[in-house]
Amino acid sequence: MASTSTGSKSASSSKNPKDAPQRARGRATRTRLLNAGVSVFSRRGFHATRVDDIARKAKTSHGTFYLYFSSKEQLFEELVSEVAEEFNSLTDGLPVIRDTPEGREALEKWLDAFIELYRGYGPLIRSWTDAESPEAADGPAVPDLLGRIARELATKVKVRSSNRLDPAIASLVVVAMVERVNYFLATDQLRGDGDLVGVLASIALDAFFGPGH
Amino acid sequence: MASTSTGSKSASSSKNPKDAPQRARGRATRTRLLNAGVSVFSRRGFHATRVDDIARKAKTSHGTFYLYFSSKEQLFEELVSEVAEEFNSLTDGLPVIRDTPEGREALEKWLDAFIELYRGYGPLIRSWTDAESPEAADGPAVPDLLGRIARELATKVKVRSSNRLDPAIASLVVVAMVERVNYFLATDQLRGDGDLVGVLASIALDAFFGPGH
Amino acid sequence: MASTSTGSKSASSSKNPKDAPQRARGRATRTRLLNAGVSVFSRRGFHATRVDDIARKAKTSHGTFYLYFSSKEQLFEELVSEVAEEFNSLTDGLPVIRDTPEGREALEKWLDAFIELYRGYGPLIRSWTDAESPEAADGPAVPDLLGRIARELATKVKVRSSNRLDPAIASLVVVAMVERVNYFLATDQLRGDGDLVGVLASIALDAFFGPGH
Amino acid sequence: MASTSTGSKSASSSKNPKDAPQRARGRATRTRLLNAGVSVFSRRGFHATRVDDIARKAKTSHGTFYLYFSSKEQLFEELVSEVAEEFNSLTDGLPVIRDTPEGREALEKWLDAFIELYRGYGPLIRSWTDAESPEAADGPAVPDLLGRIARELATKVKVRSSNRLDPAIASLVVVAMVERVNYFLATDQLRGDGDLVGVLASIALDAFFGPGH
DNA sequence: TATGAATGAGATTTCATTCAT
DNA sequence: AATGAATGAAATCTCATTCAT
Repeated sequence: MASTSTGSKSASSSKNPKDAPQRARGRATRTRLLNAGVSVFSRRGFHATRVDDIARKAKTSHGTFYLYFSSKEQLFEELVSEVAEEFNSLTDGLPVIRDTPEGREALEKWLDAFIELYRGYGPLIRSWTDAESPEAADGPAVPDLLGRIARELATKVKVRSSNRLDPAIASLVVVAMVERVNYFLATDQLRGDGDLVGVLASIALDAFFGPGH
Repeated sequence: MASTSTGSKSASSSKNPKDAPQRARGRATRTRLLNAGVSVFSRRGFHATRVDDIARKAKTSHGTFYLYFSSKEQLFEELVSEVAEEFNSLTDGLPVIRDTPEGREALEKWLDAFIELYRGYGPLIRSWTDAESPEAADGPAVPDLLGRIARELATKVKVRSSNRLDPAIASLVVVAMVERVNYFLATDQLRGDGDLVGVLASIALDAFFGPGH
Repeated sequence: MASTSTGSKSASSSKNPKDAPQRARGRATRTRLLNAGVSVFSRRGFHATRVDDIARKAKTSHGTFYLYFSSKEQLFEELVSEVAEEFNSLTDGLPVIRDTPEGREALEKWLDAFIELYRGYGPLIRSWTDAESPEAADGPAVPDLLGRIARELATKVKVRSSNRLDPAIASLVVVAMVERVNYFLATDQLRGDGDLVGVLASIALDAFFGPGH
Repeated sequence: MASTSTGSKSASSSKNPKDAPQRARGRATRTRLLNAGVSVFSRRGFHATRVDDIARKAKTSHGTFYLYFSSKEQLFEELVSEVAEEFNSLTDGLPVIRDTPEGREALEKWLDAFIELYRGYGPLIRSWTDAESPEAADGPAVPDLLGRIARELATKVKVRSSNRLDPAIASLVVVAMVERVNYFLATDQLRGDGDLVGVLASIALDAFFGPGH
């Protein structure tokens, strides 16, 4: 684990945001555009999405799009930071987790909420991968959401003595697991029934606290 | 887990491949283009990569590219199936894995090789995400590499009784783990030192065979 | 010298003017827009100026602009004819100029006033150049201000015998001189100190009446 | 006179130039585009000119335009510096001018050549005015051609003692005169017959060396 | 076999103008 | 009278693909 900063690319967004709309109608339109963005980016990925797609989905014109966002990038970044906010607040609320029944319960609860949240935003988050091409200076700036969560999780887990493996690694592993499993769920390669959360929690606890939790 | 087929999209490739070059010079050029493709796709992602980038990297010209490939998609698909081939042959060679010292050793060996292979091709594989936009009929057809591997892995692991969790799920989890950990390695969020393979193997064994391996 | 008409393009204005505002508030807004127009057109030129710039500068809104002017062109034309009016009335007041001390004095006075007037409106007048693209049927109709002035000046200057050069040519030359010198003043390529007016008058008199005035 | 630099805006062009074409066909196309540029910019002005106009005039496609120029600005700047080059070399070749028959002759020759050159490029140069809007950071960088020429001219003219007016001012005046007279010629407000050059030279000599040359 | 040149469909973005409140 | 919102025509520019030598 190296960097501590939240985003993989620094702050400065490629385009400045526009003034917020002043009337209710404008605010509604802006919101429609944001929702359309979630839907279209999720379905087609960042690059394949055209401004026109978003505008059409929001039942407005592309001219209007530019009234509220200065570019596709800017809308995307706004979505991204909104989503990141939700995830971060979820994880920030996590209590300290110890190798106890309460710890197990807290972790399960968190996993449950995390999976649920991820179920909604997964496709959008996957489109980040598409958006971030390290070498293109123009693409939107996307934070490394999962890395951030893993690091936060690691601070919350209290391993007893020099018990098992580094919580930082274990956290990454757990987060990776959850993310992928969700992807497999989303692509119907995995059925969501059974006590999936329980299973994941069990593996996670094993990872954190060793076999036999 | 649903489909058993290898690719997430069916057969029909967007463009037909060209005839193989007749002379040595042609074959060399074609190879240079493939290598350039790996390098550029890995760095910039599928969409952000221009045919021109590949041609330039291969120290040849724009027009020459189309002498050997009928489209950007076609070259990409060729790379993809090459890589998939390597991964598949790795996993196909895996013996049956039981909860024994030999099983553990075999799994560790496989993990080791898998991680090594993934280290080289990870960025290219990540660019698949970018390439596959479910709704765009045009993008290249990319197989679900990890799903395929997980399914193969699941057939090889023999859980004793109704001991622990579904090997299918456990396999997915293990594969997810490895993939993400590699990404974190590639982005310097995780240091590759220590007995990382051992740690992963330990978690994997726990997942397959329960605590206390 | 050819045409005697005032404008280089004929009458038909691209858009009809709007009715004059009824109330004081409306008149004030209209004036603010006109003043804003001078300022912005001067600074950015006709084409680079957006209706929005003018509206913002006038501390009013986009829509309000169209309450008072039917187009960017119309406001511009109104400014143009206002300025032309001022210049014309200046020159129309010029008495007959002969090769006498009174003539010299009258010419100097006129030059003085002309330069002063030009100093204020120079940038706006320069933006006419930008506005008139001979082939674009849409641009605003701008009169040939300097040609008009030169022709007027020529009628006022009475050369004794077939003394020197055609007053029409000399007038053009004098007007050209003043215009450019003002531009150089505005762009700080020339310092306005010293008896600049005297110098110009001297050259002008030489041009009109020959060496030795 | 203030600045000594050649251009009114500093060096850095908005877009980088493209590589020169390598084959004869490419060079021919590039030249056709440049010529088309002169023609269209002259006729319509910088802002009113569309890339498509230039491409069409050059009997090629706008795609090809971007093969040789990265923007309208870049082509314009290339034209501008070409023209500036021609003017500068004309003026740089001017010998020292004294109040002698030889001086008069040299000045007349220069005026003659200057007028001739200006006759061809006048409309293009006038479109510079259009191009340069001081506040728009994007427009092309255009050098202050006339100011440069005036300054060069001033260095060549040797006024005897503290004879008459500052050669710097006189030069500006002379250059202004020539430029405007040419404009009037171009717009048919002035007929080019008669000894126009002689007249201008006479005025110029008066301006430099006083009445009675 | 190689490659520079040419093309045009398509995407982004601006901005004058109209609309609705 | 004022103004925020909406619109779409038009311009710029990119890039996959074809052509000609």
